[in-house]
Amino acid sequence: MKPFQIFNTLTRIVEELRPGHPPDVTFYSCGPTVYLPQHLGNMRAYVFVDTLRRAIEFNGFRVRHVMNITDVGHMTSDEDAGEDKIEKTARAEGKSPLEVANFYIAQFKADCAKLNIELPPDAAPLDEPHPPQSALCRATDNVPAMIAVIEQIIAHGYGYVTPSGVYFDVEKWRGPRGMGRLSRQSLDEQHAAQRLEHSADKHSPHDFALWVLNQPHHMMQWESPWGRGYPGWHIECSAMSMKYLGETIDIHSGGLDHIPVHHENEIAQSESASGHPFVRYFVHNAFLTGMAGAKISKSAGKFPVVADLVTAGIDPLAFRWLCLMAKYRSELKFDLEIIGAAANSLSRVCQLLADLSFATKQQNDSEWVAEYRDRFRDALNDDLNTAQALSVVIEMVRRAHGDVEGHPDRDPRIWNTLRSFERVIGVPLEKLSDDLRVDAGPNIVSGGGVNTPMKLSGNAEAQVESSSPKGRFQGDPSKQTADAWAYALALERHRLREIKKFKEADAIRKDLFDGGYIVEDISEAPRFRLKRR
RNA sequence: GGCGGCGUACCCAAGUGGUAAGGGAGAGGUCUGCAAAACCUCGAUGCGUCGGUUCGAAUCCGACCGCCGCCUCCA
Repeated sequence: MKPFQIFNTLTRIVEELRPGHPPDVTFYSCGPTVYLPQHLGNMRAYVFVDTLRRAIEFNGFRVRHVMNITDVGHMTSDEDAGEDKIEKTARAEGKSPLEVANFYIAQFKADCAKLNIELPPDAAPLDEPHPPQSALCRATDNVPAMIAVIEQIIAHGYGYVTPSGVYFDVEKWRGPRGMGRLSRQSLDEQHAAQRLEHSADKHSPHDFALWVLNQPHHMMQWESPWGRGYPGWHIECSAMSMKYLGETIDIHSGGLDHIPVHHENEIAQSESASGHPFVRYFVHNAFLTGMAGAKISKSAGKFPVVADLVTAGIDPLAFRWLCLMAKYRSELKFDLEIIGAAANSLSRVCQLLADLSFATKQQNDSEWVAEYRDRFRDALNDDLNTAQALSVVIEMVRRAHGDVEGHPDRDPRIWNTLRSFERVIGVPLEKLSDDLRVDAGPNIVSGGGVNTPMKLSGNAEAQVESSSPKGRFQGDPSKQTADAWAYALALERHRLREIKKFKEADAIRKDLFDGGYIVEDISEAPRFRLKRR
């Protein structure tokens, strides 16, 4: 059995995950800057983070997950000039920065929920948490921690104070642990000096702000040892990862675009402050790309968001399914046709599951399932190869279903394994398939979406039914009422068909369709299947 | 200019030295009053092009073509 392996940007090879203090894994993810809705490219990153966390947990580790929320300090230009992103939106919308941040945080959480992305709990007001703990933490709640880190950086000789702010001295941060370790690109190779304006206070154009001073029109300001001002963007990640997870963390994630600047700067800040290695494994996800393979980005102006999926009538979970169909390190193309294909794929799998007899969920898994369990884990542990893992899931479901419909040796007992897969891929297949299936009211016999009229109750489907638990009828009462209506009609249609009144039967089928139900006649037996559209 | 990535069937996408996963769409078949669903079968002798290494390459090397990203904010 393979151990969990992941590509480490620091070494550029796929390595076995060996956390510093097993079974704990400390995991810091760069989170959203809350000034606009997160687009689907952003959401792909969070699906990746969530799936990675689930996969690591699947391997028996206990993950301490911290995600930051940037609600101050992220400039529209990284040269510490420009405008604070949150304040820009605040001015545009006539709101306070806090209102803007709160609004988009709520939206971010709602979008994550639609994709079944589990976020860490909101940070508790703790100072130095011990042991490391999971947290969703806001930059503005952690300014004192940032100031403390900046003080350490200065004390160790890597920061200097000027009238316009406190800067990190990249020239001092040289050698094998210096700048360029992640990006493998020396500062000399970069042309920032020629292309960017920079403050005359900086010793080097590559120096970046730790704390910004004397920007009186900036709305968010804090007192500091150097005067009133606000933190630079990169410092929040250094400060919060250290505060919640310790000086050396196991995994740090982010988009590919963060490699050259943001993460490079984080390493410099964190290691110069603490004197210890910052991160064991850096992991970076590739982009979602648009029609011409071009990156979807906020600055491009127009970008799809979760709400657009809903508008298009696509279950947001289909987007998660799509993300899983590719490897996180590969660019993934996105347009309406592609997400539609993913939605079809997901919906077919769920329909197959809806057809599997309900009662089989109660049983132990069949022996043949073991092979799929191994293949699933191996795929997952091979640098999070979700594309292969998903194909294993689909093959298993198909086989179980094929056994039911086509073969005498039917054996659909896969539910325990399926649930363990679900916990990793984060798509609630069982729930989705339950939602599809129509269960008739308690007084009517039905069977796992394959409804069997009462007078045929001598067959195997109905026998299984007598032992089913009552719990399945809990849920939305209005839905149950509608289902009872649909079931009565379907039953009526079934009787009409038996006396060959096909015209009337077809009319009922159309009524049902218009009412949101699909009725299908099953060939092998005088039965029918009723499901929600 | 520097650094990096990609190019696999109609579309999306795994595979990175041993003879092309999976999904979507499509075609044929079985079944069926019809429809739908399901099941079966068929879809790249070939993985941008041209060379090279090798018993053997989509996978390694070289050249070329095309697309994209980063070095400005960005997942």
